[in-house]
Amino acid sequence: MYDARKHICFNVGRVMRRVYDHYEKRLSPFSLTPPQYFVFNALWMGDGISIGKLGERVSLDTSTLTGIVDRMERNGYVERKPNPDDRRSVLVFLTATARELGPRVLQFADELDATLRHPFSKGEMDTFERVLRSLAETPD
Amino acid sequence: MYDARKHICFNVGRVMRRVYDHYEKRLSPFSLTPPQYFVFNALWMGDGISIGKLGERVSLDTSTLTGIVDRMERNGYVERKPNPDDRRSVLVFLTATARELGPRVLQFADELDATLRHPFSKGEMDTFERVLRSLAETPD
DNA sequence: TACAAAATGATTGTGTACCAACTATAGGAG
DNA sequence: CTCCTATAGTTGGTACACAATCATTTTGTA
Repeated sequence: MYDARKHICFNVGRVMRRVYDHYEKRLSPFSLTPPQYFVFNALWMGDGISIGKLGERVSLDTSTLTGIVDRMERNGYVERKPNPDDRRSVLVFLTATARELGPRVLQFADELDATLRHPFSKGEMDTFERVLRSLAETPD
Repeated sequence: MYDARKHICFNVGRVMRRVYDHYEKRLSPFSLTPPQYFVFNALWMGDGISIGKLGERVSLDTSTLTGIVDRMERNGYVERKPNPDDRRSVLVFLTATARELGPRVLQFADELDATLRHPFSKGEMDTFERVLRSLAETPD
């Protein structure tokens, strides 16, 4: 009776930590954590965007991104530049180093994802992702 | 090309945050966060256990639990007592307050879980949970 | 029994995450 | 043009989460 370990909440949390850990260990040679890799990828799709816009792309709060962008800036992957059209805002760019490293990192991460998917059939994955997408819209 | 938003890792993270937030808002009248509720439930199944044992039950590191147990102790839900058989270890107990509150909290949380499951069919949930369980065993 | 090896829990450091509050700037109403 | 509100980003506070490290105790073994 009353077993929280059966809850979706508990299991999604547990899996998130395990999968993040899996990525973290394998991305560490690139000095990227999972959230930092998400930001890297988002900027690869188009950089020179504001922190707010970046937050929309990676589903994170701007206050969380301040720290992540700080650390990525310290590691030489991104740069903040003032927005000439709006002095409140900063634009985030990938550095030359990041551009050079990009294809290798992004390819490697795609392979990590493929490895995670490998044990499952297409049908299983479709269902899994449909439920996941739907849960992502859980109301406040 | 290279869209991390399609990765399992990204989506599990996003959903975990959304679902935790959902629980957090609704458990706040009880002054319990989601991880604290997991600990509460684990102790309800049998208290007077060590931090390490508690960690096994909720799949969390002892260093994480130190903080969680600290906060729950501050809120009067748990108590640390020395283990008479092993002076290295402390045993964690639910307080009388927690015992009195227990059924209401645990019943309420079970309803939160039922609400999350409600939109999906039994087949979808079975597949979803099978994949989740399997991902929880992702190797280091 | 003496002592090394293993187990346990606490501590420290790094990195998310979010909310609320704050600062600075921008944009709109009158 | 000026006040009023909205927006962008940072800061401070709280709470995870785990690795690495340390101190202490217990246990295994010679």
